[in-house]
Amino acid sequence: MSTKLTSSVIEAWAGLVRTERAVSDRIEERLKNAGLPPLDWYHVLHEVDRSPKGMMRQSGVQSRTQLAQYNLCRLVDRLEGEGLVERHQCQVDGRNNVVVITAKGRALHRAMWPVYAAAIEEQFGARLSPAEAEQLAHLLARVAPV
Amino acid sequence: MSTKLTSSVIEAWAGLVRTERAVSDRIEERLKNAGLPPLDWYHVLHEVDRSPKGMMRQSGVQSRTQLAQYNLCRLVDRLEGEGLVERHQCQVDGRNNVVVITAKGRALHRAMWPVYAAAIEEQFGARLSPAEAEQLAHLLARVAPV
DNA sequence: TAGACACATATGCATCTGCATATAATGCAA
DNA sequence: TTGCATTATATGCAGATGCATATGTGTCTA
Repeated sequence: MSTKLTSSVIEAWAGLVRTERAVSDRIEERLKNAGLPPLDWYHVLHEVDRSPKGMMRQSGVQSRTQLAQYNLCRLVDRLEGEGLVERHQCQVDGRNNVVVITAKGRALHRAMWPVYAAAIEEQFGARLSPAEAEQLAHLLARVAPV
Repeated sequence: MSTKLTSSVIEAWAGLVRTERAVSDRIEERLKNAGLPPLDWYHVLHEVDRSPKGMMRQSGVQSRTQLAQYNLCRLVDRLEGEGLVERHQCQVDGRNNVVVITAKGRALHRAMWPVYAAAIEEQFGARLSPAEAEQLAHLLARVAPV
């Protein structure tokens, strides 16, 4: 079982989980209070909106958002139901869906960002100096599994 | 709306979310492959087991684990159903439940740790030098909302 | 001591998630 | 071309979660 697991690693991991949950919860709360949908909706809209022509293969959205396949599938169902995106079958490879953002989707994306941004700053950024933020970003970029 | 939100803060936040999700997912996978229950079960057992006499008020478990009240309530239902903990009404204040770990609960707690520990090391610790782990633990301790 | 409030826990219901598997299009080998 | 593995997406069902609110207990105050 030879664990080389040190206490700093355990503390770092525990801190990571705790911070992510606490900050995420508060961000979700802000969104809800502003009458906006959950963060996952934002992340999907964000990926599609920022990609060329506002369209992206569904599998691409999946790998960018790290959502489970069946989970993203049903989230796109909901977004489609709200008229925020459209699903088109890919001409080149009939297996793929292309998710296309609508004007309404772009509008929601734009409306969510200020609330999201303010919540990140308030719950997270404000607790870090610029140097610390950079250090943290750098460390996490190194540790993130590809 | 004056956001002072810098791009390092955004990167740090995105990295935090990505890392937490990816590593958690892989840890859950290891537990499942080992025929063990999800991480939340571990965290509850851990808090109760390590507290004096292996008992803790349910509200205490809640604040330690950061689980939602109704969520913890039903998780304790499940743990109780599996004979891993017992619920007793508190003698002093009838509103409180006291969650008491059973021998079976302790055994499961002990059985889960090696798998959990190995997964943390493999998915997380191994990607960090000792100095980086310490730095990360320190940064996250500062940023974690109380 | 009655009434109002606060606190800890529980629960009905709708929604969401995870799992296994289905459907459907593609590619590749014989 | 047929047959089989591969890739992308969807879905039935069981279980978990979020929300609002219920239940039961304690505390404080007039």
